Amino acid sequence: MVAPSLRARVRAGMIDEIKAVARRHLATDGANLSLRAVARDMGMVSSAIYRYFPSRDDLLTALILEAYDALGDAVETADAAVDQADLRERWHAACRAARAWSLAHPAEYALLYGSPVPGYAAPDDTVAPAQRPPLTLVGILRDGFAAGRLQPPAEEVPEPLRAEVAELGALLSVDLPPALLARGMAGWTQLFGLISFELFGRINRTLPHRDEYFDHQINLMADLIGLPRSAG
Amino acid sequence: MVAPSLRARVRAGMIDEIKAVARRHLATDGANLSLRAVARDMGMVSSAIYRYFPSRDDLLTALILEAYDALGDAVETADAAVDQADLRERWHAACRAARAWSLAHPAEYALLYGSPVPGYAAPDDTVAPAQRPPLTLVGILRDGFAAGRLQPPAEEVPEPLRAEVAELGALLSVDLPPALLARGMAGWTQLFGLISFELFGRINRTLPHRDEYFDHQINLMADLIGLPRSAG
DNA sequence: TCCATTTCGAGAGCACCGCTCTCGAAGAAG
DNA sequence: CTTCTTCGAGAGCGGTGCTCTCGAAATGGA
Repeated sequence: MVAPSLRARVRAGMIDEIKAVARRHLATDGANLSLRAVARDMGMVSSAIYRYFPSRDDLLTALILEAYDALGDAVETADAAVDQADLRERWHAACRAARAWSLAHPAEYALLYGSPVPGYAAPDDTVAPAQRPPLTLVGILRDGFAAGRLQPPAEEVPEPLRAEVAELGALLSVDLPPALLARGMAGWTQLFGLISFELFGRINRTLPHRDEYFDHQINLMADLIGLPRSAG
Repeated sequence: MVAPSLRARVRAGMIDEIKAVARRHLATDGANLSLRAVARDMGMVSSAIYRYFPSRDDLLTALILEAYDALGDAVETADAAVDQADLRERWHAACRAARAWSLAHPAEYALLYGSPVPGYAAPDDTVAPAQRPPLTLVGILRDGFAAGRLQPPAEEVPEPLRAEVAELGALLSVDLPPALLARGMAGWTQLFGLISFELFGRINRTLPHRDEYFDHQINLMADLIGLPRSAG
């Protein structure tokens, strides 16, 4: 492990600064990030940016990766901060953390979960960070089921689908009955839908008590999954 | 009611043709619609388009309005086509119609439910068409509750939120217990999330049986709402 | 029928965009 | 001290949304 040269450190600093300025532009101007505007803000000419990012999409990818990790960190630390035996509280904490991060970073959320940019194809190294939030949620189910605190639902998943859901569970390394995993995925889908509706301004214009609405809907999904209600 | 002049008819035809070409471009090139490309396809110069649409956003708004109406038509006719007494079947038909339309028109779906275009603010005349799909869904609940075939859920919505949800119900002219309406909104949120995940390519890469997955998840929400299972 | 008015397409032009290429200055390495 | 690498500046290409002007054509009243 040799110490990075001065040039390498300066270069890393430049990359960080470009990303920081780009993130600021993203927050104010929305999703259509302008490389030239970022360069102007840094006192550079636009072509100089290409010394650090081969294209605008690569800069976007870097921002997406960082956003996924920031969201994943927020959700995971929120889940880890509460009593691990209290499944309902863990579910609440994880969902609330996801919503809080999204409300605090709406442009980055849109980058992650909005409509895909036309020409842009997410590279493969984004899938692992992207799975962290849903993995946290199903991890709560895994822990609960392993501890016997979470009962599998009454219904069974019919066969063409059952094997696939089971395979998905194996892929995610969560040992869950397919019907339970399917309900967990319903919870994740619901969480995404709730945040998207709130951020993209659909229904909630008429619902000023957004926190209470979110909590109520999250509780409904926790009921559907069968998470035991918190004691107290 | 005077017959429209020749010039007016030609103008209306031009507007329709521009929208048709724009819709085609939307389907192939994605969300970033180029006015110049549309003009080129019509053998016109770009500035001529401005005789018919004052800006690119206005053309987008026209496309959005038509898309909302097309989706609303699809959902409403699917709901109306089945036995009105079979609530579960109506729920299924409406949700499947929404998904089918979305899969057939992914770019237009992204226009409606994707991340909002940065500078674009949806005008007020889009809210009524936008409410048609969720109104169809809660209409199923309204009919079921009025007919006594749908029981209100056991839980009660706590007070700061209860009044707001009730007010929302009054605004939508659906007479439902707040807790039941909240569950209906959960179903609508879930439907949006399911379609978005499938279209924007998130989880379902590992789930080839998408139809079965969708049906299973929709059924889960129908269970949560309390829709009676179809006889047979 | 003639003429004033309106409509509309073409063209040039402005500022902006992503991206490529070349060139010269400056630092790193030998 | 010299060679090589790195990097910013600048010009330029084709694209975008949008504005303005001009001339042709259609409309409609006298």
